[in-house]
Amino acid sequence: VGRTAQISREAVLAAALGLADEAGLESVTMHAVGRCLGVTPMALYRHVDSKNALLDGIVEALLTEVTEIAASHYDAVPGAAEDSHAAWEAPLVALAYAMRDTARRHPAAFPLLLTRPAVTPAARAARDAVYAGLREAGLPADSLARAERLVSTAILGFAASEAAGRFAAHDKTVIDADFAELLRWLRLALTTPPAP
Amino acid sequence: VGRTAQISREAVLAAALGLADEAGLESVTMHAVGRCLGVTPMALYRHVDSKNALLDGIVEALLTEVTEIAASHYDAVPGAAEDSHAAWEAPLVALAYAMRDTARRHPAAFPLLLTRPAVTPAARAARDAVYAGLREAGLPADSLARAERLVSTAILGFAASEAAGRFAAHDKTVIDADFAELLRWLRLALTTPPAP
DNA sequence: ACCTGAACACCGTTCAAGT
DNA sequence: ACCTGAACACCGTTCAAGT
Repeated sequence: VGRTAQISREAVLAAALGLADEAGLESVTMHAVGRCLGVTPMALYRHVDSKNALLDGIVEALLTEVTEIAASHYDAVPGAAEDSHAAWEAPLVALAYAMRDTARRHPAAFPLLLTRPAVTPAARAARDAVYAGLREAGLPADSLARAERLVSTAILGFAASEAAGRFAAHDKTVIDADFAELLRWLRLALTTPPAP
Repeated sequence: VGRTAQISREAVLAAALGLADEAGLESVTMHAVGRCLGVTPMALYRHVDSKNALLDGIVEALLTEVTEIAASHYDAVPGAAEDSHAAWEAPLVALAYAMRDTARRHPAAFPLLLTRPAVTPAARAARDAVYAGLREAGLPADSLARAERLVSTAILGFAASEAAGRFAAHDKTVIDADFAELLRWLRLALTTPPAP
């Protein structure tokens, strides 16, 4: 016994994501992913439990990409200068832009983020990044969880809509301004405590 | 020539939606829908152009349900009394609750709303309802379109997330409070003009 | 340990044919 | 006009078998 592995879990997920990028989510298929890697469909089952687990793996890859991009953009948020962001919100804005970036790089796969629970380590990392930003914003500890859910959902929903072409009737400049306005809304909500 | 129709477009869409409700979106299948109606898969092609058009039809049905529920809840918004909503926002709040209601009735199908452009008459009707609410809220005409996109996206994203089980780790009371807070955020954004 | 081959019950969609 | 039947190239997944 003992045989050198031809494919790895990462290779499988990368091939699946690439397939989604090039030909849409509906062509992410055990047969097609196998074809990409020069392997029979059944060889994939050693690395993912099922087609569903494959899609969960794609979600994992997307979340990893989001947090990586966010980290690299942390010092240089697009439009930071003219937008006069307060220092506390830099990490949140970086994460928002990273989500939108990722949505545009993987428009077909991105909506999976809204559709799947996401309890993987990568999901936790993304959530923790939002937590850190909110804490720095001065939010009381007992509103962190709720604020995280609402902020993440708002940005995710926007990015997924854009990626899926729900705003396709409008120019990119219009959508960019929409996004800036969404960030203004979130800033407003986070800095205005509930009425007594 | 001339033969009495056995099935109609509405029957096809209703069967498809029912199938999604009972067994998930992945079991909405030309073969399965045909089976539901006692007909071969090919008989469906007279009423919908393709599988994709069938899914668009489901979106149409969902949007129709949203606007119908909103209209019936318009006078009696849940929690209107203790929430002290201003009169102007009643239609918007009714629509928000209608969306969440519809998401819970059709959790598997609902995420389609975020994924498909929606340029059908039913989509226009839903959009017009939001427009009317925003106008009544006193929004200037040139911010209506943007506000409509952001409000709709926020509520849609929340409802889709809940339906898809993204908040499954939390009690219904927690999610209800999340939703109330989301409405507070939107109210805040709509009543606070951009800084000069 | 890792991959293959054959097989099964399904898909979406076409085309020609029935009534 | 509306539906059927046979057919095609695909699916996801199983099981036993090869190295």
